[in-house]
Amino acid sequence: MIVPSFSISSVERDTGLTKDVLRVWERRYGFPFPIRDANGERSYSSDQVERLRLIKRLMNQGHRPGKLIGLSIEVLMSIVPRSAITKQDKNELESKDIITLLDLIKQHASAGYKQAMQQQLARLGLQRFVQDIVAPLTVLIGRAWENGSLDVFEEHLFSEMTNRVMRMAIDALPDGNRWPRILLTTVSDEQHSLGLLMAESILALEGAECISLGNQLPLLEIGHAACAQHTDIVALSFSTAFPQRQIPGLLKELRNVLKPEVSLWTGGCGIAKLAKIDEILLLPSLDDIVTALAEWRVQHSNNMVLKEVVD
Amino acid sequence: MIVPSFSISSVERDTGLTKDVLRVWERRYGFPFPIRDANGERSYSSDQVERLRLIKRLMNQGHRPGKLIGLSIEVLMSIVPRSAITKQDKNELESKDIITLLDLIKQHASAGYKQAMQQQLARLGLQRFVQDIVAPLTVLIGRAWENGSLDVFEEHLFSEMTNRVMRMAIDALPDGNRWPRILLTTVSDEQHSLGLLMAESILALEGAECISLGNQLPLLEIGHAACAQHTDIVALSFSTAFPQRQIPGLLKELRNVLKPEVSLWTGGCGIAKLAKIDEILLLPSLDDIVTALAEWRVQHSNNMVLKEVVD
DNA sequence: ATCATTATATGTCTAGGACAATATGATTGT
DNA sequence: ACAATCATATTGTCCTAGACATATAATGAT
Repeated sequence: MIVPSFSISSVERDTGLTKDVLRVWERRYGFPFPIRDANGERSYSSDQVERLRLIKRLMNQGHRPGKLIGLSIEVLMSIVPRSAITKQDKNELESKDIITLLDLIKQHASAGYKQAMQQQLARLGLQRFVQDIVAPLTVLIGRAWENGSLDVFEEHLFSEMTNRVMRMAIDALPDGNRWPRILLTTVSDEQHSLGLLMAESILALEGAECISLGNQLPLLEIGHAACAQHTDIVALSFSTAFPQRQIPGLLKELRNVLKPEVSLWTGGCGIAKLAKIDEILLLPSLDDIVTALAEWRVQHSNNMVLKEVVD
Repeated sequence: MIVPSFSISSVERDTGLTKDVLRVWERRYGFPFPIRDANGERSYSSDQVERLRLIKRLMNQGHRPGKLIGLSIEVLMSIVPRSAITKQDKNELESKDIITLLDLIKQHASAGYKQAMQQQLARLGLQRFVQDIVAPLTVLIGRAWENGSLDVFEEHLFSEMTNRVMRMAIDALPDGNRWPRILLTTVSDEQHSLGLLMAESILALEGAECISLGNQLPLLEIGHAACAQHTDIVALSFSTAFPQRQIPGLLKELRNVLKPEVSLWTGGCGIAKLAKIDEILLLPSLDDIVTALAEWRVQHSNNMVLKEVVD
């Protein structure tokens, strides 16, 4: 039996902790303390990687590494409030449907989940489906992931299935004379695309023209795209999983890259605690999108008239 | 007017060149040579970032950095064979439809593109659509991107739109008694998901049960997922953009993580030049998938009978 | 109790060295 | 002239170890 061991880059890939962090932790805290291979390079055991992943998860919940490192896996596991979802969240939810859907995911019943979702969509219509089902469910899934009561792959499964249902619904919307042109994307390192799809649903329902460029578009490319596509608004989404501290700098950089007349909107759970930034609109909830769009239209109604005349 | 400047991490994000590479190039070749900010930290100009992106692109075409660095932007641009697509590739293509589609992308006519794709899908059926349209078009787009005749965001746009068309088609397939269970995903750092969707189309058409976990699943999670979902086969896709050298190590690592009875299949243009690896099936073309599946079924027909009896 | 200030914790940057893997070029044999 | 082998150059990634800015916690003052 071969004992699997991992190079520092593998660990970086699998844990999301940079090489710099892994080395400095080793220097400071003595953990992780990998053995060295024939070339003097670090070689991490599966156990260490597993422990690092646990630590990373707890850090996302607000714990600090200094307190976590040095604790055994058992102790770390006990910190995680595994049942925290059912306790507080169940009360907040008016509808049991969401719990049912979550359970389907946990049972890996992908076909059943898809069917249930499509049923909900048909029953509620896209707007209500997004606001009452997808959004709270996504939050719930996110929390479950933080808790460790949901595996990463289960979260991926959820994401993939939900993606399909929503995309189909968006595609079914009638096209027509849409305005304004909104470019939707996420920055590099932001994996989660559901927030973007939710935003797209809402915006498309409100009659905006959505140009979805998918995930992880490099900053400068966002600028290029906005220019080439003559977009009125660039909309970004940040999930809770995205490192908060990087966001302000990122947004300012992007603001500099974009033409001044292009509005920059950001949404997603990741920006909830963010301070205001000049010339950037923060839309923490889906409802804000609707009002923001209405306001934008009022402010730009002149141009619109002009545009229509030209047409 | 604020002159935008970029930190070393921004440049890493935007160019895909690691911090280590950026620093060692500066030491060795004297480029990029960023100015230093008040803290002595590197601060790159837009020009340098642009030049780095060009260099990166040329490197993907096989050029070596030592020869490229030191050349001015103008010289670099002249190296790029901008019209290479239309020259050689047009002849290879029996159908003009693909060129038409490519042109639609280049004109950013997303609505028209989507419509044209759906039309092709309806005309050819999913199998032929994937093999005759999507696959060659993807290759073409990839080459155009390497050439620089296509912006990154245009490639994203293509990817996003094509994604939607294919997903819809896959969802429309009837479910039923499917076998074997195949888990589809890509590893971290692999951005491209179209290859996976093409594979899923083919496999689903052949009656396999596809569990798509989307993009960028960490290695260990692939193992967890395979176990939890009782998958028979794990299928990965590598695009040409994925760093070739990392693939063998990655696959061996994954092979170690997976149970021996689970088959590991890999496909995509990224593995075309790869040497054989023990216990890992390489499927360079979409046709190989069909034969591989047939073979697998023959080899595992006993288990299947057993399974059906249990049911 | 609330706010301002200091101290600790933590991530990210820095420099420059080393080495393994890959690619190129030279030499030799057929 | 062409193919194969070996030497050399190129290039990415790892290494150590130090510094500092920023974020968080702890202290003290109002």
